[in-house]
Amino acid sequence: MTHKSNPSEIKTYLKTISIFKDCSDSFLAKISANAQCQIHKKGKILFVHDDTIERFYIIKSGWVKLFRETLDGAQAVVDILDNHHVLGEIAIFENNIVPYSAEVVSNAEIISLPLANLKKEIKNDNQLALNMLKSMAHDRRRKDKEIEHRTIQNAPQRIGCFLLRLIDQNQKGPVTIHLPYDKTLVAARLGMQPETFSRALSKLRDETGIRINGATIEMESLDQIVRYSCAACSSNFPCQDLKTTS
Amino acid sequence: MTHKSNPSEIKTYLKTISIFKDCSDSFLAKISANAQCQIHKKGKILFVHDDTIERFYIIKSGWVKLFRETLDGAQAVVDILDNHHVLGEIAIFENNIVPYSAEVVSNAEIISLPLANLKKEIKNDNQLALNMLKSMAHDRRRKDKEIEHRTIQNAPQRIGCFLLRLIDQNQKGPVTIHLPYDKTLVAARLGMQPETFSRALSKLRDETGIRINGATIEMESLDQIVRYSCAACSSNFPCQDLKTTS
DNA sequence: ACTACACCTTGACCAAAATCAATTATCACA
DNA sequence: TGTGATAATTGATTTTGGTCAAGGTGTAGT
Repeated sequence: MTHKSNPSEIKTYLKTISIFKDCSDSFLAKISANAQCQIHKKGKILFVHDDTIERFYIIKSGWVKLFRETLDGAQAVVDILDNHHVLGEIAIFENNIVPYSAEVVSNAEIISLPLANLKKEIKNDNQLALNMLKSMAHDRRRKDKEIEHRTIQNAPQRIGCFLLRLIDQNQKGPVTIHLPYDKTLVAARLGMQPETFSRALSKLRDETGIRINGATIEMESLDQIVRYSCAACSSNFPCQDLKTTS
Repeated sequence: MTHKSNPSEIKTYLKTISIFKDCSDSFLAKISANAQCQIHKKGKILFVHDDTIERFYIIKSGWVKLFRETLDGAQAVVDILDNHHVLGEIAIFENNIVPYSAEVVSNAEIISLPLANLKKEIKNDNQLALNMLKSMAHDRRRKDKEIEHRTIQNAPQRIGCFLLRLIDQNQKGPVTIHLPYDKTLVAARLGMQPETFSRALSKLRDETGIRINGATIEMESLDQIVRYSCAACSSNFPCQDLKTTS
């Protein structure tokens, strides 16, 4: 499964990752030398919460689910990430213990890097620390928003809001949206049961006039969904700040 | 309302704040020179979300509620903070715009400092950046946990979990807990209606045998609550990691 | 093309929490 | 010490979402 990885190729890619933006070349060289790039199949568990890990990961393609589970199997999805997202890096603050499990949910290409380097360099490279801080701040903000949505939006509204965040919110006229992953997973991501998701999506359709065809959703304009979902939100539309593009 | 503030006294206090731990003396001197300490009464709004602010705040005593509101008045509590917590500092990443509103919910003593200094110094003082990063990481973890709890715990379980996080979880034998603020506010903090809180607390009492007397809650030991609440949580008890002491 | 399996939907029912409404309790302050 | 105002509780009811069960759909892999 391990891919023959060209270090300089990886180094070029790493430069596109927000937490490595404008980082010192010496750091990038060091860290990319130890990089691995692997292709993982759907279902692959990268690590389990409370594991001690030695490497953190960057998603080059595909989707990864972050979650935690109770003893009796109840699962809470913490986040679902795609390209350019970093995971497990947080472990540097907790003796290399990760606070969530990570599972590949669609075939994915994933780079892994040693945590130790990051841990060491963050002390020397202020730019790295600042980038991480900014990314973390952005992410914390997203979590706040998530909590707000769980508090004041109902199931169909949460779905509408989710859809709006998948696209460029400034486009006028007809829009087509493709769900990025399984409906079951979208449901979990939004903190509801698959059955509830199915029914709530139908309700959203009835209320807003969108057309649903499998994972494809079409509408004449965003207006209807905006009116329906964004009424139960403290932000003004467009709210692109909530994109996962940290 | 402005308090005559002794700069060196404030400087001493600032050293006890986690994000300023081990920070350069030059930074501490600079920032405490511009510090103000004010006493605010319950109900005082420090700032409103999407405001542009010039200062950030540190709570010396009392409680502050962070929240957001929709146009039609629905409110979501983002967090409730006490001593040693910092708020508004996040605005340095967003052109001084704060993402939440802040309201004093019990008479409080609050220090304010110019955001500009923080913004400038964070680039020079790596220790400051690292401290903030660590604090932010911890906080993001707390938010994840919050989302998890909203997903898999019901109302009485959330209350039990909330109670456990108020105290030293390692103590054996009888325990007395005082709710730190109004039940209405606890309810909002846990994302439920006051009526639901009232009923859920009664249910928790019936299920675990705790005794409730106004804001005072007594029990023979923590065991019962742990069994009742922590079953619906992915962490093992004790879970002190979730304390707000960032 | 067939099969196995996972995904999705639908219906019936149930449980949890929100809402609406009416008291009662508590507390700051005159 | 009374008196409003706010907080808290309780009851009745509705709404929302979860659970259980069955059936349909789609698709990867042989």
